[in-house]
Amino acid sequence: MSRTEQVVPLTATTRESILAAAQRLFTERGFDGTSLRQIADAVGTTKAAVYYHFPAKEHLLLELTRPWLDAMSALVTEIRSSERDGCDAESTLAAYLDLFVEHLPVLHMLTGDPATANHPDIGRRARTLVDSIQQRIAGPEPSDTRLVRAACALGVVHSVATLSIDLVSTHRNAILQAAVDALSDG
Amino acid sequence: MSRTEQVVPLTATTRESILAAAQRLFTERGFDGTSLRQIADAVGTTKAAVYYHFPAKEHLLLELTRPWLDAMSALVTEIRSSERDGCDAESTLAAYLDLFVEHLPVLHMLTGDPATANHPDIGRRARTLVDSIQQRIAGPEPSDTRLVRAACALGVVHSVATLSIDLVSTHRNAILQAAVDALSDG
DNA sequence: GTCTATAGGCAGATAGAC
DNA sequence: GTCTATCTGCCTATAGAC
Repeated sequence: MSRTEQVVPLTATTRESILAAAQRLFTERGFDGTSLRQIADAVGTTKAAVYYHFPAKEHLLLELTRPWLDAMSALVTEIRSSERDGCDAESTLAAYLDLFVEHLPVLHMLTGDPATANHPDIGRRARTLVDSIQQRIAGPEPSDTRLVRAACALGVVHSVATLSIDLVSTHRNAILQAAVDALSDG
Repeated sequence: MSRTEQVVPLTATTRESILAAAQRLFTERGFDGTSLRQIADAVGTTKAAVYYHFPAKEHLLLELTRPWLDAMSALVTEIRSSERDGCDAESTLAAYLDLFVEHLPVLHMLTGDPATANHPDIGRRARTLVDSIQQRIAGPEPSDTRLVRAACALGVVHSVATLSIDLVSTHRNAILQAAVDALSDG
């Protein structure tokens, strides 16, 4: 995080290897379904070594999800600061889609895990942030119809989790268009 | 299942209470995150009593998901039997949406649990069935664009999981329209 | 049909050597 | 910074009384 921001080091540190293994295993088996033993084995180390780098299993999850949650917070803050016009639902949808695509691996891990969904600093926080975005997209004092359409539009965005990153990248505009269409009418 | 098909008995049996509690807890905490102890306590009985009715924890999940999986199988079979025309994507989408709405509680339980996603008789089977439906919607030999649109259309359908049953019921046609629009172009 | 009691295992976490 | 060894507790599942 300090000076080698987005750069992947040539030699991954033990700490980074642990995080990478944890993300992969949490995605495959869920948080509860993954033991520290499995993470340690995947890295080729021991449970105690994991505990040297992280004070608890939970902190692996917090560390993995923080970048995405912080990006979501920034987006919501930005949305709120430019709250005068109510007609830029499309740009909000675009920003949300791009943020979703950028953090796809983390989201893939989260979307399928009730163990994280009820965690106050992860699932609860995420739902609050997504709700803020949904409200912004639906607009002020939305009708039921408008609420349903906003949910459909987010449903389109979330569907990228089922597609390959390649397909999402090359068809980003088509997906955004589908989301915008879902928000408008037929 | 036999003659009291959809009827809820006035006095729920212990077995039915166990299934109901399991569904609620699995939804809230996931399969791995729910212990038999918690299920037994919720019903007001003991772990051993649960084991009298079900041979293993896994069977609670199998029993809960079988109605939906069987309904999905029936839909896929029906789709395949009328395979000549490739232009009824809309009716397939409608059937899928209605099936999704009908089994919403079970789906709400499943969509958030990696423990079930990798179960061969549940998650794997479900993915196979959803894939069949997605292929049917995309049509024969689909382009990448068409594949992405089919995924977006299913994304709209799946978004009903985030809405109340009331809202979904009253706006079913609007949701279907949004799904159809996502499948077509903007 | 439902209970008590318990087996047997593995989880998360800690202490302290090196 | 990483190890071995171990603690404590809860888990699924079983055996057998009632």
